[in-house]
Amino acid sequence: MYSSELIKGTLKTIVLKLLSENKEMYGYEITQRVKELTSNKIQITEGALYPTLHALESDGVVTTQIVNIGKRIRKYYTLTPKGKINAVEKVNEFADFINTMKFLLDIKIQLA
Amino acid sequence: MYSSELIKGTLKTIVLKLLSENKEMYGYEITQRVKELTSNKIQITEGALYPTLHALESDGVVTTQIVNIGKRIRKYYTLTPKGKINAVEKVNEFADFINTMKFLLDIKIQLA
DNA sequence: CAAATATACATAAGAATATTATGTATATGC
DNA sequence: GCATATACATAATATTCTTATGTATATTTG
Repeated sequence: MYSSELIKGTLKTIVLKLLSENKEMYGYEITQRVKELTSNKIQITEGALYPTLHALESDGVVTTQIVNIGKRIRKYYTLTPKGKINAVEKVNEFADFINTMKFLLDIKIQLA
Repeated sequence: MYSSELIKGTLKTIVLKLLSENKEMYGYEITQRVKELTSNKIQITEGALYPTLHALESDGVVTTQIVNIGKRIRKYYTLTPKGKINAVEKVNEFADFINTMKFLLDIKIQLA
């Protein structure tokens, strides 16, 4: 687990990237996928995720579809065309940021 | 210039790294050095930097020394032993974080 | 089969960190 | 002389996250 301040500002980028690869995902699924993919190093809390998803929706970046699973509900999120563009931009910006920070912090590139 | 959310949480790491390389720096100098080193991509605002420096001081991570330059003052910051350890830890943590994010966002390593 | 854990949504209070604005003052370049 | 640069600082506001709380169903395990 990283110190919480590190992860700040990366949540939207992570969510958009996952949605750009999966077409539709629901909130809880996103938290679990990130946990899995990062070997528990990044754990998205629900208190952070749900408000972010709601903001993405009101910004027209994602649309939602509610599905009944037995007696429970799931809210699936899908990128809009605007969201797809946004996802690429965010990831590119982050990649650029990483390079800038690597240079600034004199971090060696890790091969293999 | 990156979107402001991206830079959040990296300020302390940047300051500690610069101080670990320069022995002593003053606030304004830090803002200019970062601007220079990142070709204007990261611009630390004074409203963010000064409170952070004060926090580092009250945490025992840095000590200060006020120097008169003509009629103006400069406040030089120096890492304490604790601060030196902290700087290494912060940079290492960020390096690890970068690798995790590269994997998560499927960002290719940029050689050269 | 009861209890604990996992799934699944949501919001609210509070903390942390940054932005923007403002304030003060000296120094330098045109 | 005026604009810009140097150099500190704080306050109001905004943003984003943590932690806590709430509701409810489903599954696993002792």
